[in-house]
Amino acid sequence: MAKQITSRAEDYSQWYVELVKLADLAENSDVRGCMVIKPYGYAIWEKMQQGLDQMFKDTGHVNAYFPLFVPKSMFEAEEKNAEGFAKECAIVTHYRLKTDPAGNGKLMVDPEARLEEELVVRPTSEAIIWNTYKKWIQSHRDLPILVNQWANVVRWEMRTRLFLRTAEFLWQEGHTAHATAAEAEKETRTMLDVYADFAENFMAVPVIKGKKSEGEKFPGAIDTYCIEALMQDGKALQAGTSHFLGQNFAQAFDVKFTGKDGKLEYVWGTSWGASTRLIGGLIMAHSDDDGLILPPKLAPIHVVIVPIFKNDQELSAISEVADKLMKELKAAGLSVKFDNRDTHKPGFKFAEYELKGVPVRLAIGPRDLEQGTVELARRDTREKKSMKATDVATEVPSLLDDIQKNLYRKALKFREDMTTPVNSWDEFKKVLEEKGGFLLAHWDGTAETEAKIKEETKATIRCIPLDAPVEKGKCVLTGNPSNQRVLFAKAY
RNA sequence: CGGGGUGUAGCACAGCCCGGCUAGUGCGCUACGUUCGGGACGUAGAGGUCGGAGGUUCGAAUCCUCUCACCCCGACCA
Repeated sequence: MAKQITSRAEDYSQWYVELVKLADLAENSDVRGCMVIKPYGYAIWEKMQQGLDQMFKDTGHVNAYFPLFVPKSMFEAEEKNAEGFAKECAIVTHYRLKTDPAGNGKLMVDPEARLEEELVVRPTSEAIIWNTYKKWIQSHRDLPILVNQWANVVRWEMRTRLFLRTAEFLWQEGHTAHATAAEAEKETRTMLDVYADFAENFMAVPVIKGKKSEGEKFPGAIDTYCIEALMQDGKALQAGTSHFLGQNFAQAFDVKFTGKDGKLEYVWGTSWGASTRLIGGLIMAHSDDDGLILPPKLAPIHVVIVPIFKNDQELSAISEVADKLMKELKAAGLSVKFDNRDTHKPGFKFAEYELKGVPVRLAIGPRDLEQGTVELARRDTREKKSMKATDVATEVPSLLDDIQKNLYRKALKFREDMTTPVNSWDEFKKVLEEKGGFLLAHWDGTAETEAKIKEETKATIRCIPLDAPVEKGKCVLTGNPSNQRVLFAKAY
C-alpha cells in the first residue's frame, strides 16, 4: 500500500486536494493562483464541453470568440457589473518590456510603454460582447442573436482551490439578444433547464433549480437563476447560472433595434455560464476514499483491461483476447484501454484505475484463458464477477448505463436525506451545525434578514426554488410572514 | 489586505532551538535478478546553488538583517 488518500471523514478538503492530485487531474502551477489541468482532467472537461456544446447547438446556439482584453472605459459602461467585478480584475497597463539598464541581465517593464488606456482581462465578457452587438443589431430581423463562447476568464481570487476557485478558469458563456422581454426570459429558463439536464444526465448529480436572492445575483442582471448541487460534505455548490439581463447592457452600450412597428427599442439580453468548477463538483459528488468515481458519460476511459501474466507467452495469449474485446467494445462506441505494461503488477493497476475512477475493469489471466472468461469489476459498487468473454460486448454497455443511473440514484438519495425543513431559528442553527446539507426555511424576503443569517451562521440563500409550493409560514429569523420556503446551505 | 506558517534531491519530510568533519530518511527514478489473480522484493546506483542577497564566525542548512516565493486561517467570490 503506497498511495493512501486521507479519508473523507478525517478531513474532507484534504481528501479533495489529494484526490485531484493523485488522480492526475490537475496540479498547482508556479503561477500564483493558477492551476495546470493535466491530460486526464482535461479529458473530463472535453467530455463536458462535448455534452454541453451539443445541447447548446440543439437549442439553436452558435459559437464565436471575443477578445480576452476589455478596455477599461468599455468595461465600466455597465456600472453595477463593473462594480461587482472591480475588486478582482487583472489589468494590463503596459505593452513592452526592456532590458534592465542595471545590467543584471533581467527584463523590466518599459515605463515608456504605458498604455493610453488600461485593458481589463475579462472576468466575464458582457461588456465586449454588448459593445459588439451594437454593431450587429439594427432591426428586429437581426434578432435573436444566440451566441456562446468557450473561453478562459480571470478573477483575481484571494484564496484558491483546484477547480473550485482559481484565478484563471475555463468556461463557456452564452450571450443572447432578443426583441422582447418574454423571449429573453424564456431563453434564460431554457438554458437553466439545459444545465440541469446536463448535471443530472451527464454528471449524475441532482440539482435544485432556483432563483438567486437580490444579494446573491449576478451584478448587472435583473434575475439570476442557478442550479445548486449538494456535495458529500453537506455543502452546496452552484453548478451553473443563467441571467436575465433585461435591457441593462443594451442601455449601457446603446444597443437598439427597430421593431416591426417602426419604433426604436432597447434589446433584451441574457447570459449563462458553466465552468471547470463542474469538475470539482463531479469529484465531490460521487468519489470515495479509494479515489474518483466517474459517471460513464463523462469518463475519459470507460473500460480498462488488465492482463495478468507471468511471461511474454501468457501476455501475448491474453493480448489476443483483449484485442478482440477492445474491437467489440470500441464498435459499441466505448473508449477502452488495454494496460499491457510489464513494469507494474496487476494489483498496482487495479488500485490506479480505481483511483482514476474508470467505471469498468476487466481482468484477464491464465485461468480465464482456459475457461473463456474474464473478471469484470465495477467501480461504483466494487462488485466483481466472472463472465464469459463472449458476453462482454453485449453486457458492458448496459452495465455502464446501470452505473450511470446508480450514481444518480445514490446522489439523489443523499440529497434527499440531507435536505431538512426547519421551522425555528434554534432548529436552523442546530441542523446546520450538526447535520449540514440543504435547509428549507421560511424567509421574510429582506436583504437585512439574509445578511444577518449569513453573518451568524455562514449559511446563504442558495436559491428560491422554482418548484417550491406556496406555503404560508413565518420567517425563521424574524417571524415575519413568508409565502414559501427557500433553500439555505453553507456553500463553496 | 490583516493573522499565522513553510522554503533542504522529482515528491514528502528530518536536521535548525544548542553552529563543527563527507547534509540525511521515506517514496519515486536507473540497471540487473527474482516476482506477477489486489498497491512485490533484493542488490547496486544516480540525484542537493539547504529559496535568494548580505552579515557574524576559524567554521553557517543551523545565528542576525534584508528580500522573494508559496501555503494555511479570516474578509470577498463561479
